[in-house]
Amino acid sequence: MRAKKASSISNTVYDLLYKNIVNLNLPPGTTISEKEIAEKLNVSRTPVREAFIKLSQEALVNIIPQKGTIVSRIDLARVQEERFLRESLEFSVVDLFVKSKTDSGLLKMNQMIDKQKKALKNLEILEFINYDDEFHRIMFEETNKLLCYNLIKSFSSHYRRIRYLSLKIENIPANVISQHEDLVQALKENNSAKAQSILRKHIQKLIFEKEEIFTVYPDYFQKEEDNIDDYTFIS
Amino acid sequence: MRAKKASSISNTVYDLLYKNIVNLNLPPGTTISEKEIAEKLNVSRTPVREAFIKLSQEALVNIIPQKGTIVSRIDLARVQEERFLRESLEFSVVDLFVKSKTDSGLLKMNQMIDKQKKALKNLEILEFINYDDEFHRIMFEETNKLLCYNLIKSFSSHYRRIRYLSLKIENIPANVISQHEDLVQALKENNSAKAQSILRKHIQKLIFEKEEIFTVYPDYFQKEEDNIDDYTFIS
DNA sequence: ATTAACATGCTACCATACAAGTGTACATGT
DNA sequence: ACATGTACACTTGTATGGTAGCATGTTAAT
Repeated sequence: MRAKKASSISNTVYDLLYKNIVNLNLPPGTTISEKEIAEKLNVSRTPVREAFIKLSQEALVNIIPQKGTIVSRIDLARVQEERFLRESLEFSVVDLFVKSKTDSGLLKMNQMIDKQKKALKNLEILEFINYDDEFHRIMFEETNKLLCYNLIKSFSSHYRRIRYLSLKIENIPANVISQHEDLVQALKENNSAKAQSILRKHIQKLIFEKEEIFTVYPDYFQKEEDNIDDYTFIS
Repeated sequence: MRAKKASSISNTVYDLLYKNIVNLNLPPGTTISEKEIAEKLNVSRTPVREAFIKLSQEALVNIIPQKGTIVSRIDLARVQEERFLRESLEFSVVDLFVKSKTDSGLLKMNQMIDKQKKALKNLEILEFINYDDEFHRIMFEETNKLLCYNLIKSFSSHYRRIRYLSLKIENIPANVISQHEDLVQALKENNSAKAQSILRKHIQKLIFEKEEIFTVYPDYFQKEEDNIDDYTFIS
């Protein structure tokens, strides 16, 4: 939230590409090249290349040496793991939170719910997702686990894209917000078990809808068989 | 374990630096520079720079623009979060593992315990730690959560260094191995609660010894006050 | 003696040039 | 018609030169 110093070109390029990928403005499978982006942004190849490397470490692009770079297709197995990570950490954080919760923390969460309601009214998908993230972030902040929150964020690139697709295909589900309200209520009651069960439903929700998405955007997803790692060469 | 194709120079440099940092061969606080490393390895600055960037994303080095790059000092707050992540994920994985465990999985774990015993006998700290990691890795592998395991590994740089220090200062604690044996036993009995309680002790163990380490290697650790982020300028 | 201005040497950052691998289109030979 | 080789247009990987910012030490001024 602080006014960031005008960062390096490398970071600027990274931010731009990151946003365009998770917003599906650059759809999975799109080929991009260092030269192409560099010319489009009037910078040299070096910072673009460094941005590519960062993106590849978050599995947002696949760099194939001497061949090209493509926006990664969504890997459903990976989505499961990303969701698993998020669920595991949120469970633990909820436990901590009910032990050390403050009124200001709960207040912030309620404020974020309000913002999210506005986004829902205006049908702003991106804002909606961002406020959703912010809502969950509060619990990590209050329990001094912000590094873990950032880890989740950087390890949720595939999960995030599927969330975006899901919201785009159907209308935004209002029950996400009621789930948040239920969660806050459970936290108020120090009922960590109830909070965890709400979280589980909340996080797993989108998974059940994935089949429909898969038929509408088939080429956004990675075929299971092309696992690049196991060649079977002559031994 | 597969014979890797001779990777890029960039990756080679990264691997070399990574090993030297987590082994404390390059102690926390050491200043390194692109040029220095490049000349020492007879490569150009570009791949070295790319290696630096990767290392900085794992918080193993701090790159200060226009000034220099130093091997990061161990941040105890970060260690806590790294431990928190590991504990959270291992708890969840244990739950999965007892539901879908196979005999071959348990067998592998026992074999790893044997290897670790040998390392203990020969006082090989590095091997000991590596086998320890491999032991835990098995549960992730069997439950199809290898991405999460790799995530832990790349997010445990500070924790790993403190582990290494701890083992170096005192003799290797034999009870680590008995804890592993107890864990396997609990898994055999499908007693996930018991397994989790063993894991908690196991992972938290080294934390209690940190005070001693702190006095022996004071300059390996980050002072709490120099948090660069909060200047209090004129408002 | 203290302090401000400046020169110097260091750094990471970026631009550019070159090298090396990959796939495709096209020509060539059979 | 078909297989084969070959030049070429792409890609990422690496090397190198130049630039701007920071820290330090020296000098000059007060």
